[in-house]
Amino acid sequence: MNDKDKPRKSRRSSGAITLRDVAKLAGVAPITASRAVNSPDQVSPDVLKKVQDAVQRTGYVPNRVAGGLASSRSRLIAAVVPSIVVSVFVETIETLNNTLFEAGYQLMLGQTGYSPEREEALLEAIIGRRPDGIFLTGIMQSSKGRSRLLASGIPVVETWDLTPTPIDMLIGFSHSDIGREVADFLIAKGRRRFALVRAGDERAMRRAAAFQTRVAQQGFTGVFVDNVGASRSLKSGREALSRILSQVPDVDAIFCSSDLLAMGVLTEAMARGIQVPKRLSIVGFGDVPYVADMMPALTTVHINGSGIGRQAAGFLVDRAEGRPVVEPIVDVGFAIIERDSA
Amino acid sequence: MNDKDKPRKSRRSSGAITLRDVAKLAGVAPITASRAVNSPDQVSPDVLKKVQDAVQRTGYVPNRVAGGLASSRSRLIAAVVPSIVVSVFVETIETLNNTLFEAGYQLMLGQTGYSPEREEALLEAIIGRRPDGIFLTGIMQSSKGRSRLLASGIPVVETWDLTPTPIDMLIGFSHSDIGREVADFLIAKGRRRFALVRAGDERAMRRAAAFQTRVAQQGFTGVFVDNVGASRSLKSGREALSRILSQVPDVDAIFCSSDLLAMGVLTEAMARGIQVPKRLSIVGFGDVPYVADMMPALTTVHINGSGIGRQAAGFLVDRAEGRPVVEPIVDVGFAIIERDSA
DNA sequence: TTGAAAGCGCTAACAA
DNA sequence: TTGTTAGCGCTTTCAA
Repeated sequence: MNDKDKPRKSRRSSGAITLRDVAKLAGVAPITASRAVNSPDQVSPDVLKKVQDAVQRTGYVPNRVAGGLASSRSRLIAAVVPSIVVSVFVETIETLNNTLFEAGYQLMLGQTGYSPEREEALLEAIIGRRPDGIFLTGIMQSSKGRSRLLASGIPVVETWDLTPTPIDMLIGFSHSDIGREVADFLIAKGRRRFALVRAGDERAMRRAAAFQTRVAQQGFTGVFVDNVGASRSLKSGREALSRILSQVPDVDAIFCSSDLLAMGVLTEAMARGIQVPKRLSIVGFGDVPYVADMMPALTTVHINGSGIGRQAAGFLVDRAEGRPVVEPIVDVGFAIIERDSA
Repeated sequence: MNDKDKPRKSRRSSGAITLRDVAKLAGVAPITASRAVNSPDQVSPDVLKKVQDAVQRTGYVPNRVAGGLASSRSRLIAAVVPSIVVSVFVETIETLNNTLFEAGYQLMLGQTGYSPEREEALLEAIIGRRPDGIFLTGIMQSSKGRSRLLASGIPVVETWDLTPTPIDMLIGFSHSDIGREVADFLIAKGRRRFALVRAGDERAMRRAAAFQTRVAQQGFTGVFVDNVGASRSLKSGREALSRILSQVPDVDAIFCSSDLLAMGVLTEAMARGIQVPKRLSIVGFGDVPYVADMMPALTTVHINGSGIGRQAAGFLVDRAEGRPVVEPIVDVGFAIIERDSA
């Protein structure tokens, strides 16, 4: 036994069991142990058994970061979300995460808090990790961000929106169409005096703008817009209705930029004895699970968040494993779900 | 210029800009470039500028996985959560993630879906990534899991519960105390006929058991328990109340294992014209943001989820950076928030 | 089927 | 302050 076979631990070693240790114990070369662990059918049954025994005995857990560096495949996917407390994104992330996990990938989660500066820092941190794919909530607006992403060569899927110029793949729906169709829906219900309660993000503004345009096109009075900014709580919804009522006492339809805001408006309406939907129609956005079973049940815009997550995971994994994605741009649409509140 | 200075790209290279490229452009050694990037004050202003220019010109983004391998510090923290659609955990994860990000760490998210098999697979995947720390929701029950974690040497913080034998660090509260105190609270309100609506997870069962014990101790009739299993929706809450009413028509107090279930019970009560809290008291668990502003506002058990996330992030970062955590076991307690529903 | 050699891109350790 | 050397733990490449 010569010197280099001695179990001399360099001062730098992390001390954990490595493939080397396993290989030595099994009496094979490291690369053979690697094959036994990663592609068992490339190895003789005899070797396989010896290696598996060694793994068992040592409690060896492969170091995926070393593997990732060597193979330039991290099996890591990054997701960028504005916030997970904004419940409309939660189902998407949950399904994305679960689908990825089943395919052997881990999810790295980053939140921008709707802040461009944070988004930029996040992007840098993400690219530095060399994930095999990046999931983006929304379209990357900043051109700096777009070019970084492009330069990184990492597969990207933008979601929750549509654009003629995606960075790479795209799974979304049209926010303008939603605004327009909700306006039509409410007009068809005989409503005449409209208001919007919306958060300050770009997509909510786009839905709102399309709604206003449509209402104007159809010849109705201007739409009162209440902007709650960053406070997307039920409470802001309640306060918003108070403000609206003081400005537009005869309001008879309100479209909110989220279900939670809609719940707030609904709650305040009930507190004031305003009958919903008789005197006031309320429409939400997102179709978060519980709004279907509330009383009254909320009329809202349904987005298949879970479907977006699943599909995005599929796209990203396909690309990570070298399979082309044949239709990388998909419009998943939306549906106005008519319940009791409108 | 000799051979090894030529920009010969090996067949294996990922093709991206590396520190080598930057160093060459700046006319310094790679390690000097590394220092300029990572600890700018260890380097002369002149070198710093040259390197920064080179970084700018090339669009270099450091490869953190290579860095992590070399330094055995991944700057990655893993979090294990039952599910993020279970809203009570969302705030914790959000705060954990944000706090970590500010300290320069990324979060890897894993969901067990309350399944032990998945938890085991997840643990393996996580340890393989060699994160600098692991955040666990709840106590690691499986002894196999515990020993794996212990063997990995990775700092661990268990949360949302208390145990005399934590793996490492612990930030939690007593579920038995909650069950007991809610029982006392309801008894003090003059309630006499109790029911529980609970999900099938271990912590909910512990709260329920303590509640039952206390009620029995105080000499009241047995508590009717409705187990909704894995369906934690508002709808299950509604259905639970229907079942309870058919078994215990004179029920006057219900403690639910989550706010969402409580909202369901509340909704069903309103649908049936049962006056809350006059005829029926309802108590939730979690104090999810919006329940304070509902009508009636929900009486519930407040947990400082955000605080747990922040504190856990602090512990994990301290340990990752070699700072000892002086009081690594903390009971954050809870508070019964009395609102309108009880 | 198995193995030796040579990296992946970075940083620790030591030296100048 | 800067550089040289030698890895981190794995996998690709090429050869046997």
